[in-house]
Amino acid sequence: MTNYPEASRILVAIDCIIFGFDGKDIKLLLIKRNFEPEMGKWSLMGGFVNKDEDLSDGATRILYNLTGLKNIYVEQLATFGKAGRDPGERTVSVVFFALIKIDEHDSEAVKSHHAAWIALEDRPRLIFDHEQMVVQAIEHLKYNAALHPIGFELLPERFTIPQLQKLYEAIYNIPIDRRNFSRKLLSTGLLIDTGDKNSHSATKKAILYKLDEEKYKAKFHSFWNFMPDSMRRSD
Amino acid sequence: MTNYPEASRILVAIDCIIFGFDGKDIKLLLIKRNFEPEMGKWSLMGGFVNKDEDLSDGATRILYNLTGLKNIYVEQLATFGKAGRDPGERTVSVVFFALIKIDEHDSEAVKSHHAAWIALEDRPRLIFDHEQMVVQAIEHLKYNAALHPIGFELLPERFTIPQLQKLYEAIYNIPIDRRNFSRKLLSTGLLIDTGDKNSHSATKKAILYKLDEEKYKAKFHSFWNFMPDSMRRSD
DNA sequence: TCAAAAGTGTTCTGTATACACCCATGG
DNA sequence: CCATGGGTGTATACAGAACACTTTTGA
Repeated sequence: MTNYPEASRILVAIDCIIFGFDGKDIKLLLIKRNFEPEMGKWSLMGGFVNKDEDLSDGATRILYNLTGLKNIYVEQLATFGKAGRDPGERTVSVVFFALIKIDEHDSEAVKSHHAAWIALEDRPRLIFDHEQMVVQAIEHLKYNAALHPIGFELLPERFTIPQLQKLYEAIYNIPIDRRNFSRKLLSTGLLIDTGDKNSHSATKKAILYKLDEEKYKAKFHSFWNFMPDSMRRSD
Repeated sequence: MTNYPEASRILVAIDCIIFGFDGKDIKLLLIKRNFEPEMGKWSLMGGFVNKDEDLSDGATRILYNLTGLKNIYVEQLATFGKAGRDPGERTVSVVFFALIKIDEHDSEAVKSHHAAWIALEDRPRLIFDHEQMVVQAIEHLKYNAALHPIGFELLPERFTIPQLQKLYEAIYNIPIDRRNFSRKLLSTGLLIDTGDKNSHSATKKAILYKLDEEKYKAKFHSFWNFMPDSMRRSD
């Protein structure tokens, strides 16, 4: 055992960027603080790291408290550590990036935390440097959804290709050609036809697919560009 | 001003993964510790965050101390925060990823820190979770060098295309076709012919290029794959 | 003058794109 | 029966991969 007596100890917080998709807009799960500091203002969901708690466990704990969900797609995004970012006391915040299936969340838990789903464009002013965190998370989403099949994490277990297309159109704010999108998706081999079709449609019902979990895991890291094409598919 | 009296304060460290390229191998700058804890063992260069010091400033400071360089390519890689990762005391480490031009570093400073450039394959056992950090950094290098033109950061100001090719072959451990690589590189428009040629060559001398800084900055974030090609070139 | 490395060119093939057509559904 | 949205097909352009040839250099 060694001690580091001269070094300074700092508060370590965790903040979570939680994305959802309601079929039309990308949304963020934000809380209206009913506690100090900055009571009454909007912020990301967060908390301090417990003594003897792994960072990733802290993120899981905080996400579970707010959403009631355990198996969430979570990545560490970045750590924000400007000296004056929290005016109260020096605090370093490790920010986690989460994608959830919006229909599965526990709306009671959300309500009790004074949280709300808010479309990206409608997001309010946030405390501290939380806006910067959100901006970086949106960049991350755009970047990674183009390279890895993470979009599925925002959709229900069973989904249609048109749903997936609307998701990508929302992420990138561009129109996508229906037919090419469909072919590209199917060519990945990641989709399994469930045999069922979408009910609740005023027109032709779309095929419900589910993700091929095996291939999803195997292919997760398989999109490249600059290097020889052999790299894209391998790994 | 608000205080968070009940929350626990934690030591926050910074560790730096420093990559270099000697024309043949990708190397890491590691230190043989002549201080406690873990004296005599190999580790990454690091240190604690100073009170009132931004995280990124801390990284810059540590990198400057070891290399004597100020304008280094640095990115935040990730934060390692398992509860028991440092047996001495709970410590969270923010890891930075740095690429340097190996010929420009201050070898005196390196010597005085008992540091050494070690090829990736020859790296020794490292303390704590530093090996994990290195593995993640190598992944990051492979991933990002394929998508963004960061390879240049590892080469001298003026470099030849064959040099660049050797770098990529070292990163990916694969042979690359000379002719296709050259055309692909030149087609990016990022290279400027300096007019000079490589001396010290037993055969035909290669053209020395330098980076077009303007275009480099403008195009840095411009490689995509999954989305429509319009996204690849824009942004 | 020759081996080794650097530079330039050509062909082929796969993938992305743009666009046309047909099918199912409920009002 | 028709407007709307979903599924399938085809021609074209472009970029990557494979491979041949020429040029330069110093020993």
